[in-house]
Amino acid sequence: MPELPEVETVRRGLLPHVAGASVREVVTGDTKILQVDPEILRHELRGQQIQALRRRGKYLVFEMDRHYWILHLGMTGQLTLRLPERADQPFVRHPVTGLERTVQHSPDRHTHLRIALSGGKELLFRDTRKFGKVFLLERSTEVLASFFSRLGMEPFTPGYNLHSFLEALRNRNVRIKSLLLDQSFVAGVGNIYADEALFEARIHPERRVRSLRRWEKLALYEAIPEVLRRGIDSGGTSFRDFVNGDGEPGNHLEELKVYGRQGEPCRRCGAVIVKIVVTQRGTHFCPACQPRRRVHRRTEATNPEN
DNA sequence: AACCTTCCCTGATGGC
DNA sequence: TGCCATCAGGGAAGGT
Repeated sequence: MPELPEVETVRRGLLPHVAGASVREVVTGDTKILQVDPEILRHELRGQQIQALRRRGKYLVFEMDRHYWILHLGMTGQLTLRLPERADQPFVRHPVTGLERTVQHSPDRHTHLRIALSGGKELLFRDTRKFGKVFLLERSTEVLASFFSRLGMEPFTPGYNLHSFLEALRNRNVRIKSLLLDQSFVAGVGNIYADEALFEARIHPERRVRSLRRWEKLALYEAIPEVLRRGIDSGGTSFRDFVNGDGEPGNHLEELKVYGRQGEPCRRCGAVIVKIVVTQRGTHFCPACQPRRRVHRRTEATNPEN
């Protein structure tokens, strides 16, 4: 479940290796993930130079000479760099977490795209569940803008500001967890960081947008970039499949406050973290820190946190 | 507008 | 040991 921090981790890891490199050859495997004709992808990409590698929400955007080559990692997508001087290693399964650590693996039946670059390096796109997507767009500002037209605010950019945030909440009344998963609201937030942000802002995931107090909206506005930032700082969350461009897992799993911690004590108050289903998604929260209803005024008055 | 279901896909898991 | 059912989940699509 690569979300913004995981995709950003991949981007940062790959950037120094791929910037300026040219595509020597493109080999396609299972073409289900391709949103472009395989023949066109193979033919067009060859010879083009990678001028920049950017990110928008959960999308990776390779800026080529004549095209934007765009990837979405879906649920289990792994984009890794294979270096000629580094020997391939077998998959290693962590005995406790079950995490498949790949380091540098040789292409297998789940490797659906291989991009050989100048200098002998190779980009491998591996995706067991094939929810990933590969696009090829004409390099044009208008085409790119159109492609991302349904994406919402981008955290860490001027587009993410309090005014836009409050504006996007106006006239909505969905459960707040649903809205956080909606990429047209804030781009890049997925199931893990949605739960983490709501915990940070102390908001119950099933609260309706209209019921949120102004201070709660402010708290959420600040919590979103905060939890994303922490995720990036620790190299992403490896819950199952995530690995960075070097094939290594992230270190953020153990820092999560609620996601995947059902049955365990809240790190803030000690109450038991619970897991429910909201909008068909597993949702984790602390029932004490994130009460469904606002605590009684009298209780609030005696609570130093308020 | 909000919400639900279905689909895509594979590996892990649990029941028998 | 094996076989089947179930589940997870990002995102789009279609129905209520």
